[in-house]
Amino acid sequence: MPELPEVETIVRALANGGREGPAITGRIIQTGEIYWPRSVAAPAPEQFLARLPGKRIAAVKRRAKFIWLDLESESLLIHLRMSGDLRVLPADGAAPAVHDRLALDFEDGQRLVFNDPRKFGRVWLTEDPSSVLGGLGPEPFDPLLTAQTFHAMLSARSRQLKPLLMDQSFLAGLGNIYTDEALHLARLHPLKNSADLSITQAGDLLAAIRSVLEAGIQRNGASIDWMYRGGDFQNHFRAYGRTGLPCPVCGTPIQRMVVGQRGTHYCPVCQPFSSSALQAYAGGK
DNA sequence: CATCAACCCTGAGAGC
DNA sequence: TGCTCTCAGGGTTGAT
Repeated sequence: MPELPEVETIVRALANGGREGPAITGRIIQTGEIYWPRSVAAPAPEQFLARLPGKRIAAVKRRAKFIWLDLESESLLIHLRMSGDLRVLPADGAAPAVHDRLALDFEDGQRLVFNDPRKFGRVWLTEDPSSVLGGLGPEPFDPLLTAQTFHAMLSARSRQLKPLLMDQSFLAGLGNIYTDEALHLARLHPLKNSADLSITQAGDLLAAIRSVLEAGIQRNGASIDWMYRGGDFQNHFRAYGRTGLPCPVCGTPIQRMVVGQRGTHYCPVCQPFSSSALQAYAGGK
């Protein structure tokens, strides 16, 4: 499931080319094909297809978990959600593969294919990217984010850390996996109230977020369920998906609980939480 | 504002 | 072997 590191890995491959395929920067779109109309969020499929021909891909960028194709006069924004992937293939005239939802054919005979088994992914074509991206919080690597400003952000809310960190309007780019990893590295319990963090803890959390994201990017992301560019970060998880396995720090079995409708993995020793508060949480559900 | 549940989907894994 | 059932999960929407 692509989060910031997986999306960054795909964006770099599309921008620069690599083992997985050639770069698409500079290519000119000849036509588009839609195989699953609901994958196109906006505009309506007919307008979407009508506006593509002749557009040049000036740049491939990332904002949060969005892939951003800069078409000069407008932008093509792609969110992979759970199972989406993008591939550059030769346009050999073959029928679309299973789960192909959208394709762009370039003038030079290459094509960009959007494949998405679970159909959660969405694509927007818009002259105003902020209409889609405007509600996003800051990038985790934004240099304006400091321990002080992050602490102020956390203090301004009063929410459980885990769902708050996954809230894209609060901070943009973390998903379930990297949130669990960051909280474990920062030694903070997923249920801890955001307003209760000290400046030191906020700084530690910000550093942990950046650390796990950097590690993920360095390893080309994690490959869970689907293979993403050979990423192998899944072999280096500290907590995520390790229920019952020893905590890499203290050896205590990792526990799993549901927080904000998401499976959440943590070490009960390294990430302490008052037992009374935990019981209140369990009783209140 | 915070929390919660339902929804959109399919493939994988468990149980029988 | 093959069927049915459950679950996972990002983000949106609506209710409390």
